[in-house]
Amino acid sequence: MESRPSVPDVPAECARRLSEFGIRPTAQRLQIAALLLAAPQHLSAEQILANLRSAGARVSKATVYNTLNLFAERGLIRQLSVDGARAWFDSNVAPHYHFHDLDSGALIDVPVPEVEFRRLPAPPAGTELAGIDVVIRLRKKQQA
Amino acid sequence: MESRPSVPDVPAECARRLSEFGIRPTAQRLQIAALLLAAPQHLSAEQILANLRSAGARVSKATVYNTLNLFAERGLIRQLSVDGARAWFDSNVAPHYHFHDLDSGALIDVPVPEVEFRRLPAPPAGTELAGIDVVIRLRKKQQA
DNA sequence: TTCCTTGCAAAACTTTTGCATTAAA
DNA sequence: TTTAATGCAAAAGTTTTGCAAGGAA
Repeated sequence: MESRPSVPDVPAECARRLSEFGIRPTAQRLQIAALLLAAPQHLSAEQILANLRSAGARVSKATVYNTLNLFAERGLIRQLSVDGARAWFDSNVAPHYHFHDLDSGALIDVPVPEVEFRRLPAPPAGTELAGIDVVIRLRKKQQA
Repeated sequence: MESRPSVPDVPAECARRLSEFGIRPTAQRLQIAALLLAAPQHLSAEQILANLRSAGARVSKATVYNTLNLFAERGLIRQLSVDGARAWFDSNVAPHYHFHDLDSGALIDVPVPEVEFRRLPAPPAGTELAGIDVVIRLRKKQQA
């Protein structure tokens, strides 16, 4: 019996995802991909850098930014603009929306079926729809 | 007959708006308010600074930022996070949404009645709704 | 006076860039 | 060997802050 038969081969799976998006699989890119794609999550560039370094990886800040921008351009991850202070990178590229907790700063995914539009404006002439971002801002509930 | 009888007294109107929001009406605040509230529009801090200075006003960068933050805190204007590069300040505080043209960077207001929700998720336990931001991203239409 | 606001410069923070070095195809 | 990616430091852009000076109440 093999050990840990149910654990997928993370590096191989990441290499496959990268090549699928036409991205050359270098050591740093594989590490960043492995971290981000481990679960649906929202991470900042600095969080990724800190996480990789504390795990012993040798990565520079410039490479983290370059890599995240590359991943986002190619559609492997999605860049979010929710709080103006910094960019968040979302490993979930399936269409979905977000809760944003104004007190904690936390981002929570909202699956597409939870939001239905009855009516949407037509794009202005000469333009077409590129996407819809919905951010539902939350605050601590105050007792009545 | 008075001259220009239909033009409102902009400084007095701005002073009234400021005191309405509990903001002491200093010269710089009145100038910033007059610029922003002249029409429903989206301006960045640097645009406001450049505009005021080219009009001959004596204002510092710090004061522009302090004032915009103060106005937004008090609800006189609304701060938008749409592109991560910088904050936009919206002089229209009535509920509404936005088109964001990815090619030009332009922001266009979308009136509330143009977007209707058939379904929205309930806020997580312990939280309540603070607002909903909808950004409809647009790109140049490509011919079929 | 007392408190608040302003201006200036410097600092803080996030992100990008130039360039020499290293790694991948 | 040829091209692309990395690391480092510096630079760039936005926003905040410390503090002295100025203005309003």
